Amino acid sequence: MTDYRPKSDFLRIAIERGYFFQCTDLEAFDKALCEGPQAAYVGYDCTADSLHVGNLLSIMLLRWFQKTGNKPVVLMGGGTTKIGDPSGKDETRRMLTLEGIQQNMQGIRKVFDALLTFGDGPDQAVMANNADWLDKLGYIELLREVGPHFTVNRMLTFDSVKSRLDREQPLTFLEFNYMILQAYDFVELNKRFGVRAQFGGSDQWGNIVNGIELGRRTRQASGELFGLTIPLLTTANGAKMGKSVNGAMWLNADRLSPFDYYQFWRNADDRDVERFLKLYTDLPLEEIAKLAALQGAEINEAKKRLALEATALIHGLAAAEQAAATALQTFAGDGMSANLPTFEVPAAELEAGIAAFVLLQRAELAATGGEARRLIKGGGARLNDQKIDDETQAITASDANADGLIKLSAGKKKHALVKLV
RNA sequence: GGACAGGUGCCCGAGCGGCUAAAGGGGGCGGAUUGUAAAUCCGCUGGCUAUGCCUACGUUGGUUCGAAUCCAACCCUGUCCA
Repeated sequence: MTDYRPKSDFLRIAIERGYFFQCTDLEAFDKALCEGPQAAYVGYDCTADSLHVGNLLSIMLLRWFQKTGNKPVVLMGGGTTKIGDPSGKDETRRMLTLEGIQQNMQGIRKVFDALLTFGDGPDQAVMANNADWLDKLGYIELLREVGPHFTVNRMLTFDSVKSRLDREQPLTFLEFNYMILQAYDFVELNKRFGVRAQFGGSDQWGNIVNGIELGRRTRQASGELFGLTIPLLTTANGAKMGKSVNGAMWLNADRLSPFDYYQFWRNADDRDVERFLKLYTDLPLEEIAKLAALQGAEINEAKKRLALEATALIHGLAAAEQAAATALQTFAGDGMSANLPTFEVPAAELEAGIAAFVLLQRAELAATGGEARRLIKGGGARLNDQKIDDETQAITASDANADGLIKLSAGKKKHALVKLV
């Protein structure tokens, strides 16, 4: 990818572990990093109340940035989310309400506490919200200040814009302005925190470069600004990173349980294990090399380690170990682990008997009655590990074990417990 | 403002008066196989306690025994023109 061998710890690690895609000026950035602590930022859209695995790569990079003595700045897109980033979207996203954005921001914040150390020191992270400055901008003032530095000709060549036009999809003027505001952010963060660099996915390259150029053209940025992008990650299967069984792999526990998060990593493709260990855990490279050398069925040991480490980073070691224990019981033991998702059902209701497909739905193993029925017809539903043959088979209190628990399964990997109360 | 093209299920996309809950593909789910992997093969993929009923092809009306399909108005998108 590059012949230059960086001297700074940060860039060396970023390249070794696979976070590096391209940099606007690798040598100069390296030199700056060697001179002393630097500040760099990543921006996050507030489109959902939790980040997901797709965002994790940039968070990990910030983590390494801090570990190597620098200052990460986490930028909440409280302002830019009101506009909506057109990158990678085929169509305009629905407009979020201001309250919604506010709530999402609260949710997103949580994950950073686990991965970064916040404070005022030169190597401590800070969080900013671009609504703090974008909200106050006057239209004419902004046009006069940054407008002259962007040509529409150039803006039209950016992928985010071009793909929409090529596909004859609408691109509103609102969205068209997104890149200008993101560029403005970079310069603003430079003024506020002395931020010198922006990291982001490779699809953000254009936006990042815009910020750098705006800083240079307005002569408002102190020192040269840098951009560094992370490869756009797909699984060995070519699927986008972070989608799986239950949809997006959320980082917040209230969106996705630590057990399901653990299972996501546990089920990684063989070919992804080494890459993921480097990217999503803190394990030293020598240890990763040993794990990656495992062949055949033994590679499962590496997957367990990956799942444990990755889960521990986000949810804490205790939760990760519990998830591992639950997985062991569920897949290797007698299958009745107490830590599976549990749903309470009044004993009186079960006395009368509840149809199998109804109970599956209640235990959230099927979204609709029809789905539950199909599951049973397809032979994928089990009651206490026994296949359910009849959709309307009544499940009663007599199906519960001594602890008043009934185990339901949908397929081999999704299980739930029904508890009599 | 004008001309033309278009709006179909999670996505792409066929259908162009009844045989249409809507071809085909993608995605997803389940089964077999296996290592909680991959690959392969098979089945399912609108809702409903369900041999039936209810919703659905941009919206609202209309024609017809019968409309995703024909007509009208409106809304939205794109391309070109002014």
